[in-house]
Amino acid sequence: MHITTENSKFMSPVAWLFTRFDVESGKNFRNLPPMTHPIVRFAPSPTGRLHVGNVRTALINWLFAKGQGGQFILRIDDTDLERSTLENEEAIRTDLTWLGMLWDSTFKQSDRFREYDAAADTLRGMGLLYPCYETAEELDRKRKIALSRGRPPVYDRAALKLTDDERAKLEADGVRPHWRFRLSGERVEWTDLVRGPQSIDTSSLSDPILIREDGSYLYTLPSVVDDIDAKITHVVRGEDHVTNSGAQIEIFRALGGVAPDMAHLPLLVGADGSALSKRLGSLSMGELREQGYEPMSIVSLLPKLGTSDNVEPRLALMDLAREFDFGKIGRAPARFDEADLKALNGAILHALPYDAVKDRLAAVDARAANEAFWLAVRANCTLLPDVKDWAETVYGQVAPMVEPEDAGFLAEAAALLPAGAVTGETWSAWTNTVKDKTGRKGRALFMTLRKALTGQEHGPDMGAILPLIGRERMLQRLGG
RNA sequence: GGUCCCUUCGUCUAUCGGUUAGGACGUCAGGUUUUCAACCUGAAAAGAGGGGUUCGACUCCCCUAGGGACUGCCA
Repeated sequence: MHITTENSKFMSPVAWLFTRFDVESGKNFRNLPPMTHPIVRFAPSPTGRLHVGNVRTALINWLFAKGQGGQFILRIDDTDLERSTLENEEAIRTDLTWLGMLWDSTFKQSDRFREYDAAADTLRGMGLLYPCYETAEELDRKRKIALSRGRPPVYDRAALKLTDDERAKLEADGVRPHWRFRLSGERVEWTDLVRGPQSIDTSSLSDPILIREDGSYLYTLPSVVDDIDAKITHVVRGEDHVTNSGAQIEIFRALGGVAPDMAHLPLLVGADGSALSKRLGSLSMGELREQGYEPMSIVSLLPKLGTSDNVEPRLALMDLAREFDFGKIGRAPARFDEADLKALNGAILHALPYDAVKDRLAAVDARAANEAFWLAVRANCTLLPDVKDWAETVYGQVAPMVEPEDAGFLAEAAALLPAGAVTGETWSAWTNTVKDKTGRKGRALFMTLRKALTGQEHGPDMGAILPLIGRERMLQRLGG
């Protein structure tokens, strides 16, 4: 009993150090004076459209950099020439622009192969990049065998044991090598801006392949070379990259650079808690735009997921930038639910002034492009294209909802419609008169009229839309 | 198989051993609109399970369960 007591007292401070350090550092970061001009990069590969997961990462990069007066660089990771397309690249730029994330500079990795070649030569010169001749199938088989024996599937470095003669023979036989970076086998440590102290044991990792058999680069080396050349100060990416960071930090050091600060964000999961697939199956910006979502609702939601900030409508990216802090990001997977996005979109729409939507309104439906109409119906819209339905309700043909027993009442109401122009006052003046003359009141009065006049049980304030509907259409609808 | 991370209202989270466990979204109710929606107010709603340590544990330790990531000639 004494021993356990002693033990726990001894363990406690150590445990505290490890489990609390991230929290502590989060607080420290919060209290640190603004760092001077961070330079960050968002590096999508143009093998598909941007989706919510990507965009969240982009946003967090952007908000962090801009909140500190820094720079946001857009880097197109198109080293995989097979799967990269110009069309996707264009779509990425369109999406970012649509969301308001303008970049300070941009470049493509496919324009920088000379730099990567130079870096590869440097590493070869240091003996840190070595040729391997196994086929992909061979490696796959080795991995499976290791796994089935309960061994970690780590590359055995067989190629390192090859003699010069053996290599020469393989080359003579026309076997082209792929090239691996030789890991140190030591632990790589860094303090992650969201995860706290990190330690990766590189001896438990396979030496990463940097150059494919066909001579093309995998993303690992180009990414490091670019980060050094672009003077990136902070690498902010998904936590699916933490082990990569172990290897990449060693490459940074080998190339004479200092590794940037790292921040690895918890990944997004779907509403049901399942993983949002990396490239497929998750919502693309293209889809969201087509559905009519406001960029500001996407931008207001995504960077707040998994943080301690409440999700609220924001009108400008810079407002979000001022609120951003790595210390607010939790470490559990963040949940993305389209229903939340929809609700937020509605809230943003409800407060949007006419000038902000004028042009888009006209694009959706020419009849919707007038201020009185927008102010009357916006509270009933979740997505902007909803105005199309309301325009139809107000200006188009509607099928009045009339119960047979109400026909007489509606005819009477029609006869009582005040003379002159239909104004904002008409609805209350008219319904008062109808109430006095017919004795109907409450729901029986108002809902009956609403259903006849709009063909629906729900809708915008009647007083506001009546002038838009106008006398002629009103009489027509009341007459059945 | 191994390594790493996570688990508080339905959801996102606050809580640095002592709190009526707080907020926001959603839900529900009331108010307002002499109707619905919008809007306003209010309410319900939580520490995965089991062991420790401690006068006291959501908080520290261990185990179990569950979830996520990585372990690619993808990024």
